[in-house]
Amino acid sequence: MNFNCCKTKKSKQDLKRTVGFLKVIAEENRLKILCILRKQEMCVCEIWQHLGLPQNLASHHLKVLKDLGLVEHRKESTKVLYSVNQKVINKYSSLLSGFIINI
Amino acid sequence: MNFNCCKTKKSKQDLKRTVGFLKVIAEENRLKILCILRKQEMCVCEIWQHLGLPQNLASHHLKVLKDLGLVEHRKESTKVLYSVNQKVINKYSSLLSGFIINI
DNA sequence: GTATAATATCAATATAGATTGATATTTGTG
DNA sequence: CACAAATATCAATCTATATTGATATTATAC
Repeated sequence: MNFNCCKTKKSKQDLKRTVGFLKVIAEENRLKILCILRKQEMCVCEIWQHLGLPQNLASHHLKVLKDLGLVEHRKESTKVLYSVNQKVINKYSSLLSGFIINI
Repeated sequence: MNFNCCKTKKSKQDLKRTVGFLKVIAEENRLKILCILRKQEMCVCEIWQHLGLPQNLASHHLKVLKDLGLVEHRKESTKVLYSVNQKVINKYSSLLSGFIINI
């Protein structure tokens, strides 16, 4: 029997990276942020107002998302505009599929 | 602008259910369990021995997975054999895709 | 340079959840 | 019925992380 998912070095690493991704998106506010950023680029003040979060909390969650590369940002005067990095999301998403979807 | 992901009653509910799913699978041991159960049905003692977990911890994680319907079990004398419920996993998986995958 | 708006950071606290140790339950065997 | 094997449950503890409040930073406008 070959338990590929937790024996080889590569599969162990993939599992850890997948869990890292899941922990980041397994939070209501962060999943909401990803969801609204899919529609359009947004500055932080739009995000926290839209979600009804305190500014610093929104900022914190954005940092968590950014640290994993799920979102990116650009500055425009005093505002910071965030957007999703769909490529990275797709990469993690297919990594996840490998663990939970049957071939 | 239509932020479907967090405005309508249905989308709010979908988001919560998706986060619930993610929280359950965003744990290394549980994702491993799902992974090895994909290959074959297994009793608890095989699972905890295979993963190097204390028996009660494996039992706990199995309960978390079972409470969401991701795994099911049947009894065979003193043993309890667990297996994945791929239908439920697929259902949650496609729910998740709706939030993170672009159409 | 001062004031203001937007954002980020940091320490402290609160909360959720993983892990452990002990014990209960269930089923089969002598 | 006593005993053992397999599993589940429960309370306690530990750990990770979400949240809050206060403050720092950055860019712009006056």
